Amino acid sequence: MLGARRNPKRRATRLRDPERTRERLLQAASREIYRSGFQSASLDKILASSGVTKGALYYHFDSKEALGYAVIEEVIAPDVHGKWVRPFQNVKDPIDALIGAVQRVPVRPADVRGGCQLNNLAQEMSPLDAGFRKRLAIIFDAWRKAVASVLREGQIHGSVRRDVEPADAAGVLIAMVEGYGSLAKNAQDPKVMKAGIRNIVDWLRSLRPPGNRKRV
Amino acid sequence: MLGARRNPKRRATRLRDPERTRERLLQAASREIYRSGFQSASLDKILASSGVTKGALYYHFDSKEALGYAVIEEVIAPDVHGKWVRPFQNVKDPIDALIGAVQRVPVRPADVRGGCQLNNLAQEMSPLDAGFRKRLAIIFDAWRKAVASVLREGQIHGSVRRDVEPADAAGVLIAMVEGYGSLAKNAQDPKVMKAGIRNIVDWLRSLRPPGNRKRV
DNA sequence: CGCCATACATACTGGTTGGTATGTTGGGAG
DNA sequence: CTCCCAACATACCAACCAGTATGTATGGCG
Repeated sequence: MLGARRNPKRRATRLRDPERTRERLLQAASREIYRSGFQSASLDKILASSGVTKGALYYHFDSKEALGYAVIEEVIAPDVHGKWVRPFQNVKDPIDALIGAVQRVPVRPADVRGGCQLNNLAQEMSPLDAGFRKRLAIIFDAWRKAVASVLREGQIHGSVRRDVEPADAAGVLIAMVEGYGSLAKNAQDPKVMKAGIRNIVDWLRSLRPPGNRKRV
Repeated sequence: MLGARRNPKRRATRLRDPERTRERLLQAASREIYRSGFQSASLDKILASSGVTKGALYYHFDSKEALGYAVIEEVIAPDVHGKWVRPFQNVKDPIDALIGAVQRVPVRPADVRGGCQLNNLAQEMSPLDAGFRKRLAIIFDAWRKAVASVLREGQIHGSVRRDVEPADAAGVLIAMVEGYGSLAKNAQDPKVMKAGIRNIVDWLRSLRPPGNRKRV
């Protein structure tokens, strides 16, 4: 709550901008955590990379843990929301929307090599820290619910097979996205991710009703 | 190569058994790495947990890295081989064999919470250390090849659909196993893994030729 | 019996870690 | 103009880290 400062008539301040300092810290922490994991991301490196001093960090955050929590809530959660929840609000063809989202998964070498921010942190911290686990689980839940919900809508409008269980299918989709992400990350090869995306898209197409298969 | 000692006529020695010391180190290292990841697994904890001293450790291994490599080659690789390669040699029904392997994925709370040793290490270390990456990639490759090979055999004998691309299907299987493992690990809930196994099994059944569907 | 390499055990080091204690500064309220 | 507190900056700390230097016991061989 320290950083949430009331600011009625704020003008462009250069120096001494606490919100900007906080944001720089979050971004630098996110980068370092992405690179080496939370436990191995040293505060000194985060500070060097952000150009912020230790005093400023501990003014804005109580601990390294608190900084990690903030990265989840203020960096990772909005990112996942923008990619896997917002795109499914008010769509005409759910399967097309899902295929679009899958095909928008980044396949640049740097992205493939680094893996998925959400999955990275979940794998590392879920068994070690309940605070991390709960915050990450909220994101996974929102993802799964958004996919299941758009599939259900598709079933109502006839563009998704009725024998598909939306919750199960959403689980399969997420498991495949994260699973292929893992394989591609280990192989350090964008081709693996591209092949995975093709397979996921094929599977998504199989969710359409038999008579309703669109042109491939 | 230090630990590979010629031992023509070895009798049961109690103390001073270098092979046993080495094995205790590998097991303790494997446990600690499983718990907190390689980077955060401290040598002091490994030593305390194994009852071995630092001198003994550095007699058997050149560095922490070398110890990690040995864990991959001598603990993880044989484990994966026993679960995902050996069971597919000389099988009658490939799909049954694959279903069996999937259903044998451990779902006890401790296993689900800890995740998959192979995937854990791959996620953490592949982008950071080529030595880890290569050794882990060898294991993933063997896994994929074993699955693809058994599927190809099934196609020859008519128990697997001809339109299935074995290499692709093997990738899908592994991605789903690892993906669901990740989701279950984050949820810290065996139910998630059990549901995943059911979905994977359903998908495996769909690989049978249409007329050849066994009794469910 | 004596020797000596193997297989350890113990004590220590320089560097890094997250965290703290204390000093400083800028800008808005009065 | 002045005071005060938010927003930092700097210096420091104990704990821990991987790794090393050096000492020592054992058991097989001659």
